Amino acid sequence: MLEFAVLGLLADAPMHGYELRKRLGGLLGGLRAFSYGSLYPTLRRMQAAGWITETGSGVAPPTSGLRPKRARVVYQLTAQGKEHFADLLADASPPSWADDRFDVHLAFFARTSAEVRLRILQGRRRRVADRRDGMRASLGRARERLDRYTRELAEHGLESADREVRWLDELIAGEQADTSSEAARPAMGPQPQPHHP
Amino acid sequence: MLEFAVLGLLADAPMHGYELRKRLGGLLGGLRAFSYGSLYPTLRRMQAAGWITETGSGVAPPTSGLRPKRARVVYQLTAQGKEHFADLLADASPPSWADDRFDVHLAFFARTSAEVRLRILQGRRRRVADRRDGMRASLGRARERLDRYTRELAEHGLESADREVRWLDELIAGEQADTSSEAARPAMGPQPQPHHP
DNA sequence: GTTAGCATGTAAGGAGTTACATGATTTT
DNA sequence: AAAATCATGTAACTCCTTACATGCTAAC
Repeated sequence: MLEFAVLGLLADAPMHGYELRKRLGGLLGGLRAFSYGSLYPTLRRMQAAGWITETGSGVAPPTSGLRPKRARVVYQLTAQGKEHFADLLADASPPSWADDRFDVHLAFFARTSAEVRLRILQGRRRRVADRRDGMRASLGRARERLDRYTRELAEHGLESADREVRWLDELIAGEQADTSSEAARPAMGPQPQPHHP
Repeated sequence: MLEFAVLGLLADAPMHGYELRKRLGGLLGGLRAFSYGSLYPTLRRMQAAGWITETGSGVAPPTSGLRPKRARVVYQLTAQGKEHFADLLADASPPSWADDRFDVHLAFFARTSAEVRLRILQGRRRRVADRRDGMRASLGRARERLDRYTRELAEHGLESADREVRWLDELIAGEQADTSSEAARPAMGPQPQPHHP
């Protein structure tokens, strides 16, 4: 998780730890901020694994000509690191459909092949739809026995799952529209998602 | 988390581990299923802490008069356990607003005091609204620079947060309606939530 | 010159998972 | 008698957090 995200950020540009943490927390749009207590050890492990190296070429410690005892450490991807990142990007196996993993995958979708994108979206859709169906079923069975709060919780959960499925359907439709125009399939618009009802 | 949920389930009725796991996963309406690898050690810890005891009074191992070597172990709350559960129910401090904790709290809201319910809902609302505002701000700043997928992720996250806030507002309004009718406040309907804009 | 923010790190521990191992009971 | 499901448990591990400790740089 953290590793994957770090690889993706360093694939854009070399960076030091503090900067990585800020980007993880803030902009990426939904990814949470990891603590330094997990970030720095992770950077160590990744360096030991040969995926990243320290580099002197980063931005120098601002102003002051003096070399500080403890300068910031800028990391960049190695060739192996790039390869490993590419492998992770190409992975469309069930673990990529898990909540956290999926978000990271999506954040790096621009660098993911169209084929893998589609498979991840479909896998994710299946998973969320299954959960939704399970929720719907158990709500249907138990609705009367549930107190107001438990029912509210269950209904809100169900609705969220439902919304996510519809959102995924839109993304999938978008992918298929792109693919069919790229692959020049004669005259087929975006096909409707085969709902397994 | 697990401890809290187990206490709540055992407060209803004595149960053995397998049963606990089923209830956690299925019905409760949004709570996830924990693995046995965490459930059984947790039961041990709780027993050592004096919150639960094994009991012979549970349902006997079905059919067969013979005492099996390895019978199922039915647990029930001790007096200390009940007290501890009550303490947890009454806790409305920030940690209760975290995603997982909040769900468990809500599932046991029927046994929570009206005052604590309101404080937890308001705390949760503040937390989610803050996250939403942060998302909205960084989306506003960066929307143009974001690729399609990152933007979709961010927008879906924002919308989910927004929906949760509105849901919480409804729950809060419901609480206040109850309170004001119970406390017989002269003629005030459910007051609108003081949006901190 | 002190506070705030930038920057890096370690140690201990929390809260769970997976994989494995075993055995009892019920159903087919 | 085989397969499914009920039932309990352990060992090793993953992944992250909190709390602490340190020091540099910029701003007030």
